[in-house]
Amino acid sequence: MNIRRIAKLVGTSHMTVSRALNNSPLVAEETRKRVLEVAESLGYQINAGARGLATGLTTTIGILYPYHRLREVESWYTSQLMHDIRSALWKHGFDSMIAGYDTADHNLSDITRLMAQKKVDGLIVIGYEVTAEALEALASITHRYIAVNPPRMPWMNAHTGLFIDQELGGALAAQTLRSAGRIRVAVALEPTPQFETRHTGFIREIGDDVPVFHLPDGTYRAAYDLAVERGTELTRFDGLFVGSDISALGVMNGLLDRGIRVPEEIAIVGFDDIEWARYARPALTTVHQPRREVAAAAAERIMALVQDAGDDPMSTVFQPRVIARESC
Amino acid sequence: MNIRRIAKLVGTSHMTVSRALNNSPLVAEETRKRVLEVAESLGYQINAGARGLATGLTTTIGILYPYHRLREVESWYTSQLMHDIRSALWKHGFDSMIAGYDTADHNLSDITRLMAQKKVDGLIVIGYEVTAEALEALASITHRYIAVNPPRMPWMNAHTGLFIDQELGGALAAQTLRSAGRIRVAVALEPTPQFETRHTGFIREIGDDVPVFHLPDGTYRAAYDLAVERGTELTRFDGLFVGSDISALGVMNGLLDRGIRVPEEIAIVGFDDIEWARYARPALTTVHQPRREVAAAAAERIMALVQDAGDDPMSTVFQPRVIARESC
DNA sequence: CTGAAAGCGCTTACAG
DNA sequence: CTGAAAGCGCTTACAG
Repeated sequence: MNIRRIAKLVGTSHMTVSRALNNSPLVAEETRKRVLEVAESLGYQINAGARGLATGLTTTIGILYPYHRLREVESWYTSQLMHDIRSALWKHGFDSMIAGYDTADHNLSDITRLMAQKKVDGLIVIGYEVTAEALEALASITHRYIAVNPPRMPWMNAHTGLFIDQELGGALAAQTLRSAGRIRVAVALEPTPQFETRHTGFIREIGDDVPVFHLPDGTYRAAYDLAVERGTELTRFDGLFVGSDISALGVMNGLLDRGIRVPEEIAIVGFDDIEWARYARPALTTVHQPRREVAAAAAERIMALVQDAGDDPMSTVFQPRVIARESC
Repeated sequence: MNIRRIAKLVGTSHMTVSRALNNSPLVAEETRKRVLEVAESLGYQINAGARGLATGLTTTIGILYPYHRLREVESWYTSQLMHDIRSALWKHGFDSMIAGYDTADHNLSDITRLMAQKKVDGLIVIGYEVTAEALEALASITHRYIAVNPPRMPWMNAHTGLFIDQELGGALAAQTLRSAGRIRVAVALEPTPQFETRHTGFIREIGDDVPVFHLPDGTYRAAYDLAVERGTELTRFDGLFVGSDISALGVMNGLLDRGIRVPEEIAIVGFDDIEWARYARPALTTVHQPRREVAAAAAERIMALVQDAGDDPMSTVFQPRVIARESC
């Protein structure tokens, strides 16, 4: 089924059909009506590849998230954020193509491929793992991309980014522990730059003589094991900032299973505000990242770039905020 | 950048370039080498739309999940399943396009659109909400689709499906409660057909005089509220089967917050085995749905269909199993 | 308001 | 082993 067949049935040319289908004003009202009727009755759908070849546009946006060596497990927060972005794009009439990227091996084809192959009109790159060289590679072939939650580095000035103020988040966590009267505090962090930034904010607020517990990775399991194995050590502190909710919940359960009470003996503050933070017992006090707002802004920004409106690099910073629950 | 430009640089025709790029044996080894060098140095990537227009193939698979009116919230189980399928497809070299579908309004364009527009080579339709008319509409335009976890209805014989035995799952839940010595049992269910099937298996095993608590929807909140509001009523029972983990965790927390002990006063069995079932306190005993296996099978099955191997409708049934933890 | 021509960047089929 | 022709299904640009 194609526009030539419809043209034949209606008794016009395929060009007129194309115009009618695209709501061009250059079609007689009656012609348009007949074309639409026939197209409808045949269940006609445009061939996206052909339209894309002619126009250069595909009506789909790529969403890239950090994966493979960067993170063994898809983060729950990222997963929810992607879902929100997908919904937002869908409201704009765009499909979403989702793929993982990995900047750990300096192979940048993950990042550029979907654009270079013209599979998508624009790209939303999610994650703190994005690098200067990755975005430069992207910039060399298109301006239709944005980074969501990238690191706040000088090189990001050359790109459009939607930031969440990670450092402020860390500082808020520190304030929360202090307001709860916690004096002897420590932090537990995963070994990635994003957590360094949260840590920086934390010690900026509370001083840099804060002991650090290093989590081997971002899994619940690793955090749980840490708490179980080093529980006694942890009880020397009365407050703990854990760099992500999933780890915070692991630590909390580990402590609980060792009979250490939260928050009575040790208060815990997490980061992200994933759905499960609220369902845990005690419910987790955490730093909320405004993912709905970020998702909506990401969709709108990429739409603007696809429509060639305002392609100057532009930064937007979102503020995290504390959600006080039971763990601190 | 296109193959004509590469051809000019190499001093050959674009056809030879095309062949070299596609590993055709009909190219002199030296010619191929030069083509590949030049392509590499220019960072050439094929135009997917053009290739798709010529071959009819896009190297992308669509994944459809139930959304909109069908489910207000993307289910955590479905979300993880999609992630697993995406990973499996990626290993086969395919991109994934993700979209929601809604069969509640009998508008089937959600289901057929991606295939009809030739945006994807094949479609994986996830969910118990899929209908006979939806799959028939799909079948009328392609045979490259499979349904994952559809209802086990006679009409599914006409389609390829990957099933999880929901009824068996319900029966296993009943057995688990009985083995734990629970006599006065009840069930709490969401108002969707999938839960009816689980219910059917449950009462087949344990008798049909089992009271039903109706959850208004599939959210944690609704389940939590039910437990809080009708906690006294619930304590008349010593065992409860809740149709999904998210609801089970809601009920459990609601009971806990009312001071009702789980499993001492009332044992709880959930369904799905989402990640958080294990992290809850008490950890949730639940019916595990083998999503990794299902995801791998889905990817392999759709690959076979895309390669036109074995296009006869075919059913595969996966068995759920009980994961005994603390709540029962 | 309508249509014939040319082109988007590939591949298939055929001729050499 | 190589290349010219034709075509995939659209749209843009131009002529009427």
